[in-house]
Amino acid sequence: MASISPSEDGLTHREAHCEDCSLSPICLPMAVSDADLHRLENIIERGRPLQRGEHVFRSGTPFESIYAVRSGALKTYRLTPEGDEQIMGFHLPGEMFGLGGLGGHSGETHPNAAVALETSTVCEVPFDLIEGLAIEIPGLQRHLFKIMSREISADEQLLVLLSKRSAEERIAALLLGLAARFRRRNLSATRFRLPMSRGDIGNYLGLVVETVSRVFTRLQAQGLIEVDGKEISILDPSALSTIAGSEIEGG
Amino acid sequence: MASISPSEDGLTHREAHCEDCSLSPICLPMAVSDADLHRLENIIERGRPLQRGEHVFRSGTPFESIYAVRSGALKTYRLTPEGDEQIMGFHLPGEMFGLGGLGGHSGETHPNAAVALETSTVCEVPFDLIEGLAIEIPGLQRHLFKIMSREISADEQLLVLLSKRSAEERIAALLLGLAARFRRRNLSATRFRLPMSRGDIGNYLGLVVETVSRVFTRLQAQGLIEVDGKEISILDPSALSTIAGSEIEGG
DNA sequence: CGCCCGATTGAGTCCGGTCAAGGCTTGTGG
DNA sequence: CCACAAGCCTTGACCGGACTCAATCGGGCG
Repeated sequence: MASISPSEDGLTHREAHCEDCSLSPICLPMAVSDADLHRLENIIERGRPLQRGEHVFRSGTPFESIYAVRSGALKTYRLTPEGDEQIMGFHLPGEMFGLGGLGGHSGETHPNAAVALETSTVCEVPFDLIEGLAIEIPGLQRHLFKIMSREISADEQLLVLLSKRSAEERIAALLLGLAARFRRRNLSATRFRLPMSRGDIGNYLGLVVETVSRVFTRLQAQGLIEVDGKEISILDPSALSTIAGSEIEGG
Repeated sequence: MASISPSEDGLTHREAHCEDCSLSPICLPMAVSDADLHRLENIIERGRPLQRGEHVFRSGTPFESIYAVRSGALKTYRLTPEGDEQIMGFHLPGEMFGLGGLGGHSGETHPNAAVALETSTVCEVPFDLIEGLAIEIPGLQRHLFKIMSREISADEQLLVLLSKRSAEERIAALLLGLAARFRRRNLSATRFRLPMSRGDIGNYLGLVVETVSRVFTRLQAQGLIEVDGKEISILDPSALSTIAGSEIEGG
């Protein structure tokens, strides 16, 4: 299933290695020793670039792998019975997604769908293979538990946001959360580009686009941020933090 | 750390065994063979009964174990920066809780607190021990992943509820979710006692008590349910289901 | 019995949703 | 190169569901 040699079939690229990847320190490899890294690498499949709007997986399809973002940005969402989407999270380089697919009672299928917000590449990790590795590599099992635990925490952080916070607080928290995640990649935490639309932000935060737009305008008028389309500058992080009440971890 | 022989020190009881527990089929033991069951049992600590209001663990304390409800009911919650609580879930017999504690970046601590809603007993499973067992017992590792995955799914189901649903829809979904969980234990799914207060329900669903109370009254007036304090009868499950849009899995 | 806490009910307010109009950007094809 | 279409975003006016504030009720327990 997974050959070690590079393949150029256009679907799976192996010429890229974790050790060459700048995301290594914050991605899966951080959990394994250099000696074990090649074992991890051998099971990872690196896909071709996805165009904006392309799906990695859809809701209801069989759960087989978990994924890491290599470049670009994606969102995961589920469909409500009425057919409209609810975004569960945004996923930036170095972050993993697709971990919710194991929960089913009869046969594992993805409860969520994952779609690219912009041109993106992802690494695919077949779950049964990494499960096997987790038994053999000390620390990897723990790391997988951690990743899932963190996902739980992130979702619960978002629950607090949706349950108790005003529109302004939600958006302040989102911006600070994104800032923290950019900083983690050694990118600017005060000036960055939002990979998602206003509609996506609203959907994620339980608001309508109009409200998102109005809050952006208001925050800008107060001098806390500067908005230019998807370009965001955070001018007053501490004031924003005061509004947010607490930083949001996930996304 | 964990002695095999029974102890009657008042803090830890070993005289009870999973094989005697009616919850076995829906609890942790469902993941292991009879042959391995005793190995699992040996690491499980069964605590003395908790009184209403007693904590199993508090937010910020070191994460060491995960827990299963043996009897009674509990809630997990986290504190907002302002100091008020946000309930993350209700936990009924046979269900596990305390899995969110692994996510921290520096040292594992519980992000949530867990407290008894009524007199309850819980089984404590030291995490490092079950982690070790998971490496040796096929299926147990997978089962732990599943439990966490299900937790993610449950949280995300709740996110949809909080983000998109009206007060009536939220409460209908909660009632149906509870009904399903009672049914799972072979208890009546149409008549049961709510273990939590109206305030807890509201907190969980992102509503104030008054709204919860009004919705109960309204649903009763419509003939969908019958309310007598904490005693609930579901008179018209399908109508309730229509209102809810979809069943809520978690809690 | 009387206290206390939880639950219910009512009246009034407000935040965010809905509806509607218009502007801006992007991309495509004539 | 320009025209037009299609999204996306912004802004305004209005409305309504849930929150707030407040009073009352009721049940469990000392």
